[in-house]
Amino acid sequence: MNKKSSYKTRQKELILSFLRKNNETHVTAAYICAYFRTCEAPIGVTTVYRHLDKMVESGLVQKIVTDGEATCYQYIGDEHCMRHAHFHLKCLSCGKLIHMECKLVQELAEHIHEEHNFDMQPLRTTFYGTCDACSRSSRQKAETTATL
Amino acid sequence: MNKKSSYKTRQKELILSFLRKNNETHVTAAYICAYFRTCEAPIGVTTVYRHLDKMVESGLVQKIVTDGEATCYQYIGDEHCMRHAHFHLKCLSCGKLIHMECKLVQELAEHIHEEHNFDMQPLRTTFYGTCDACSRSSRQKAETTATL
DNA sequence: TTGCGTGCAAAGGTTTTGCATGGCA
DNA sequence: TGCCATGCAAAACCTTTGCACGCAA
Repeated sequence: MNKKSSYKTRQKELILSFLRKNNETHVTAAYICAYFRTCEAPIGVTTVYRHLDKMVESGLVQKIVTDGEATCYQYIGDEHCMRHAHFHLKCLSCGKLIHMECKLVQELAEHIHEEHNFDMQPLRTTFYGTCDACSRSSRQKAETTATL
Repeated sequence: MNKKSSYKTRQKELILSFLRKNNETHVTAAYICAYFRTCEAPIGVTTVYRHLDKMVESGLVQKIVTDGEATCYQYIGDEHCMRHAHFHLKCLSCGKLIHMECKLVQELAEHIHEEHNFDMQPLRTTFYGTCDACSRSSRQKAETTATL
């Protein structure tokens, strides 16, 4: 199927099992690297990046590019994860990354596909905005300022 | 209003007018810098970044973080732009950035705000997926492979 | 044995920081 | 005059590339 017959190597197995185990979170390449440096046999950053790229391309892993920090990766490979598909909300104020389940997102994707001829992949998309906590605090600050 | 009384400087004016003039496109910091190096008095990269940051924070400019290339910026300041508010679709295959106008996006934002307590800002969000051309060509490729 | 996989070192590119100088109000 | 703005140089990061060696099949 693939043009390159991929070998089964220790590094590949380790990275994949690590991502699977942490499919609730998103991790950076550096984080994966650091983990194996501490706990088990080390894996080079280069190798980590190379495997992540392949996994993203094969649809096993989601690449999350956000503002202000290193690219994150998250396992979305098997059906269990897909059923509980969640989307990412990133707060521009505090930087927090929030997970959200929402039917409407899928609906939007279908609409865009039909009306705008673009096959949007919600899992690969990060929605930017302001989280509840930050909205409140900035509203409070505004009120305080106005009162002065 | 602001804690820092910002001065009116040549660089600031130039950057802002450049962004306004190019509000149909998204540009990188390096691009802005290069433009003024060629055409007019040069502006340091540092300065460009600093002003862009401020403009983003004040809501005048949109920051577009995409996968694989430098961060882009786009003027969204005045009402004209807001009325023609468009969203960004980024093709993961060919890298093309597409502009789209869509009511549904605003509706989604409102839904997320009400149901998920998150103030999503569609203008700051880039939707990832596959463009029409790439979808076609990959479908074709798949068929060819299947026939072999 | 063949050729992909690995990882070090180095390069490449973007963005930020420190610091001395310049310029607005 | 007081501060903010500027921009050079350098640092800080993240990610990719070149290349020699290792290892799976």
